[in-house]
Amino acid sequence: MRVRVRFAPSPTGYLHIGTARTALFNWLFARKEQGIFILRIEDTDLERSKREFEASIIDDLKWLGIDWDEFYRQSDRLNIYKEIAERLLLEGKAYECFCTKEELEKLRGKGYDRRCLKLSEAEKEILRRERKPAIRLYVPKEGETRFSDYLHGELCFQNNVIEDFVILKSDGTPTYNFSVVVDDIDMRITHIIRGEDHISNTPKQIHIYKALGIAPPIFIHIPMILGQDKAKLSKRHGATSIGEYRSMGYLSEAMVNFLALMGASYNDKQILSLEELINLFSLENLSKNPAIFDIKKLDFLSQEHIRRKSLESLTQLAIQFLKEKKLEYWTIDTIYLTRVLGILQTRIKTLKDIILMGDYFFTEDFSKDIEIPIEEKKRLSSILPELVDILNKVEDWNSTNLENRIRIFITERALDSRWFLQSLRIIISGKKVTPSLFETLEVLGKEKTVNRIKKGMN
RNA sequence: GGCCCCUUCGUCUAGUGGCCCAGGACGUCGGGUUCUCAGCUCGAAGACAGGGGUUCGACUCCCCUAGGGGCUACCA
Repeated sequence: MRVRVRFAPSPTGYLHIGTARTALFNWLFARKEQGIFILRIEDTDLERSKREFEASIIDDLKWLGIDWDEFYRQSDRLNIYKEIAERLLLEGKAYECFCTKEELEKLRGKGYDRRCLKLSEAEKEILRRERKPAIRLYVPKEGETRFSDYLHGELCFQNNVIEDFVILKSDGTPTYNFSVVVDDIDMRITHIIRGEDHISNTPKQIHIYKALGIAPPIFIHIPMILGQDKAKLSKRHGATSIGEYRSMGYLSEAMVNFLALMGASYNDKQILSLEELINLFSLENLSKNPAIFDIKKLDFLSQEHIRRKSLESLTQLAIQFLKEKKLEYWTIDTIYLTRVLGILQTRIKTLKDIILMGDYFFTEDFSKDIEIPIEEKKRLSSILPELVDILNKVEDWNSTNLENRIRIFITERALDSRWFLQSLRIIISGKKVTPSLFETLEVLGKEKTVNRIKKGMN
């Protein structure tokens, strides 16, 4: 049987790290098994669902490189759920509930007491006139519900802890547990890979499968992603959406690699492309321990993936990123940008680092993280004019020539080379850290170099 | 509270009864290369939650305790 999996986000927010990882695992499994990957938007919560979020989730999935073979939106399928719920009602497997919010509130935590099950047909008829009923599934109080999970083995729940839960709300829309099962059956899903927080929903869903007379698929509940404090990763831990990391300049390759590494292993390999991940992915390599989000690892992976990019494609990524950051004037001279990236490539962790570490290539108004002390400035003022003359005479402006000339200059004047080179670095960049000074000067060009040194003399 | 899941270095993980006085990667710390950094390179510290069993032998199997997490809605 052909593998059919689905990723079913609800469009009530941006694509979350944990959700994205669930999508990725489903996708990797589908691609590895040459199966079908379905994207299903679970927008039955009319209050909280927004088209804007749906668009953003789709955008982020595309950015990650995740594509889908079939697409569904639950709001397009409302009549199906309604029809099936009504069938269950007719078959006596479900019943109408007329309870108000207030009545239910009093029952909180105790489980529904089936008061509406005892209603006579006449009573129901009267109630129907004043309000729409919800539909509850009849769940036996005796016995237990078992199902097996690929990662966790046999799981068993006592039926008396499962109340007669609502499957169709009074407004005619399905609840999550119901629409999921109806769709998973309808879409012939073979494997459900989802977060561990759904384990306790599963017995409820099993009861729906039973009521519908269908055998459930294989469940694979993957562990959650936690914050540093080991609580479920949430807003208070900082950035939690894929979009935020994208905007911080992380490469999608790095993000995918990072997500894949959390909760799974691939022959001890760390740096992996999408293709390699597909090849190495296996349900057997999934872990059942929750993973703590560690941005240090993401940084490392991002740096590695940047290093592996060709200069051309890195430039393209940078152009796109800089434009998004409203710095399009940095991208006008593509050749120059490429040369800058050539010396920055091994030093940046994210695309944003280009801005942080390379602003002096593009603007005279660059950030200064260090100033030269007054005392040293005086000393430099007496040395620099001569250097300017020398630099002005350099015909072939490349790092080798520059290094030769400047080193000769240092020797002749008996300068402390560390001190002098570092001073030059600060004068031309405002930074205490840059690529090799001579390469930096080469890329920066004669004009800017000389001007900045002149400026630095004052 | 009830039900359920999880427990190997700080972090992600390898390990499915002897190959493990526990391997890899990130991070950390030291050394080397060097104009600073990145890189490269050499090296170091660092874990089987605790307690009982089972077994000739437990990181691996069972039980208990502790800790962490999740669910407990006419949200998904």
